[in-house]
This record gives sequence, C-alpha cells and structure tokens, in this order.
Amino acid sequence: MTEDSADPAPADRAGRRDALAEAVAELVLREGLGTMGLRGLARRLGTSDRMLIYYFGSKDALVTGVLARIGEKLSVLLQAYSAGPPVSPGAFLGQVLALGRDPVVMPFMRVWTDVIARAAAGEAPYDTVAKAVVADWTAWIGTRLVPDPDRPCPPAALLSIVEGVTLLEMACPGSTAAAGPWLAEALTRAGGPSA
Amino acid sequence: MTEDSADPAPADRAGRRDALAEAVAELVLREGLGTMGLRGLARRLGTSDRMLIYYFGSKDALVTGVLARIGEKLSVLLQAYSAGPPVSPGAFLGQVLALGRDPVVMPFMRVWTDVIARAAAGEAPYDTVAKAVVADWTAWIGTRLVPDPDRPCPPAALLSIVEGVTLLEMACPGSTAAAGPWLAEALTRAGGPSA
DNA sequence: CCTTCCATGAAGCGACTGCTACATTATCGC
DNA sequence: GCGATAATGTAGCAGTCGCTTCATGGAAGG
Repeated sequence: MTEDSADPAPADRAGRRDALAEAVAELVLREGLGTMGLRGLARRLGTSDRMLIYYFGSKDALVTGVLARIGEKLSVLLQAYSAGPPVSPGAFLGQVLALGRDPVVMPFMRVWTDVIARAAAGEAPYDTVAKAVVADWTAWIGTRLVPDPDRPCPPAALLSIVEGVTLLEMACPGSTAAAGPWLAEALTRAGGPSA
Repeated sequence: MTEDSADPAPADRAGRRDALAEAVAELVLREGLGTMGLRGLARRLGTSDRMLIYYFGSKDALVTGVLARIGEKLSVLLQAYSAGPPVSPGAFLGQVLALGRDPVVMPFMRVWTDVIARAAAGEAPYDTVAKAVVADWTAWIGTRLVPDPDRPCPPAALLSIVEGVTLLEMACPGSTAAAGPWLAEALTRAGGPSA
C-alpha cells in the first residue's frame, strides 16, 4: 500500500525531487528565470537551499532539470499543433506568433528566449541547454514546413524572427505590436505569387 | 598653456573620466558585457575599482556612460550608410545583416543585442538603456525605409529580425548561416511583385 | 615652507552566491 | 525497543559583488 501507488503523493525520494522540479518549473513559468537564487527559490517553495542541493546535487543540475521539464510541458502543449499538415513559412510564422500571445504559451516563449539570451551571454548552464533547444526547435520547425525545392526556408530564419520578436517584446513591451502580423504577411506574399 | 589644450593628454578630471570610459568601451566591444565586474574591469584597465567609482560615481553610471559612448561610436560608423537613399525593407535587411558580419560592426551588434537581452531579463540599468536604444533604432530604421503607403513596414519588424539573428548566432554560432540571406530575399520578393 | 586639496592605494563592510559540515529528527527493518 | 538510514535544520565557508572608510602621496597655492 505504501509502494505501488503512482498517486499525487509519491513520497519517495525521486518523487520528492520530481515534485520540487515541478514546483520550480511552475514558478519559473510564472516569474521568469530571474528568480533562480537558491535561497530565494527555496523560500518561495517552502523549503531550504540545503534541500534543493540535497535533491538535485547542484544548482546547474536543478536548472537543467527544470528546463527539461518545462520543455516537456511545452512539447505537450505543441502536440496539438504538430498534428496538423505542414504549412508555408508565412503561415507557420503567423501561427507561432499568434500562439506566442496565448497567455498559456507566452510564459514558455519568454523562458526559452531568456535561456537563449543567457546562452548568448555565455552563462552556464544555459549555453549548453540553449544549443540543444535550438537544435530541437529547428528540427521541429523543419517538420512543420511544407517542403519548397526552389527556395527552402531555413528553420533558423523563422526561429530568429520568433526569438527576436519575443526578445524585443520583453525588453520594450508593445514595441512589436505591428511587427508580427506584417512579417507573417510578408513571408506569405513572398512565397505565394512566385511558386 | 595648461588650460586651453584639447590634445590627447587632457589630464584633468573630466578628461581622465573620458579616457576611462573610452578604454572600457573598447574592452566591452572586444570582450562583451560579461566582463563588467568592477574589480576585474579595473584590473584589465590598470586601475582599481576604487577609481572607477571615484570617477563615475556608481557602476550603473559607468555602464550607461560606456554604452552611450559605444552608441556614439556606432552612429559615426553608420553615418556612411545613413547618407544613402531610402531602400525597401528587404534591401535594408540585406544591408544590415551584411553589415553585421563586418568584423568592425559585429562587436556593436553583439553588445546591443546583449543589452536588449539583459533588459529582457529586467536587469538594471540595461532595461532603461534598452528602451532608449530601441526607440532610437526604430526611428533610424524608419528614416532609412522608402515609404510604402499600402503596407508600411514597421521598423520593429526589421529590428526584431536583426536582433533575433544576432541572438541566435551568439547562442549557437553558425546556426543562422542560411537564415539571413533567405529572409532578405523573402522580404524583397514580398515587396517586389505586388507594388 | 606650509597648508590644502586632489588622486590613489589598502583594507574592509555588508549583502549576496553556491555549497558543505555538523547535528538533529524521523522512519523503517529487526 | 534498537540500530541504521534517510531527511531536514542550523550555521558557516569561501567567494563575488558594489561601494565606503581611512590613510597616504603628491602637486598647487599662498
């Protein structure tokens, strides 16, 4: 009775670790990566920095674990969109930018953009995580695009736009209001009358 | 004789402050914003943190002063490009992305993208600086674009692309190799056959 | 020569960081 | 009940951070 349950009270070590990771993940999604000091983090979680190190071994392991969990949560969210048929770059950009304004998805976009921004500054362990994330995303975008033998769209082009818009929006809220739709339409027009 | 000279040996207080700012600016352009701790900064400059605070008052004042100086240096570099006639969004993007691969201009792009990334993370004083910089750049881009009454290109759209490409290139070098040219051509095609 | 003020060095403060050593409590097998 | 093991609290270490205090050197002015 105390062994086989997979109920929301795992109570063993791995379960506790998982519960902590989940709590940190939701906190990060709510408040961003800026609040990742061990003491402050533990205080918000109702535990101590001592415990975080005890369960995760190091802060870097905690960060990578939490980011992996956030990645899984997002991939679940995106499965609904991955199921549809491949689309043109312009349509894809329009979908993703609209998705980025969805209050459920927006925190994920902000976190990943923050990760990439920290990676750009060379901050560990975000640099390592970011490389894997960028690789994953370009691969995913590649599967979402209808192939164009003439002018194949590099997935990194769309990823750059999404990251750029998200970054600018985080730094200067409202500054990209008109940019997203214009870009999506421009890419659509670029692909449309030519092929 | 000790008063009116504007020679490269100012020797008075404002001059010394300026020389320090210039040295920090060149250091930042060479090594990025990651090296902005007062002690390490002072060591590389052959002075002490004590002196940096003495001349600048605070680290935030130093940072904003240095960033302002970097901005002036870049605007001087860009004057050559600002002189030409307005161009289409696609042509502008191609010019700027090519410029961003120029080894002289690239450090500036990286620094500004880093500033905006730190602003996105809410880090002071970069948040304040970034707002001003984004405002300046969108204005400048606006003056560089040939007006299009039908589908006016929001300057923030181009700025987003440039920032996104630079950010991704900083986080994952090489990942955007094909993205830039494709985007420039796509925007050109979007504007071309329609108008 | 003596004072006065500017520039600089040396040391340190307090707050923070990730992390650890020690001690304590709680839990479980016997 | 008892001993072992796991979980947790307390305090602290060594480091960095921006910044300050005190002391000193050294040049300018009377």
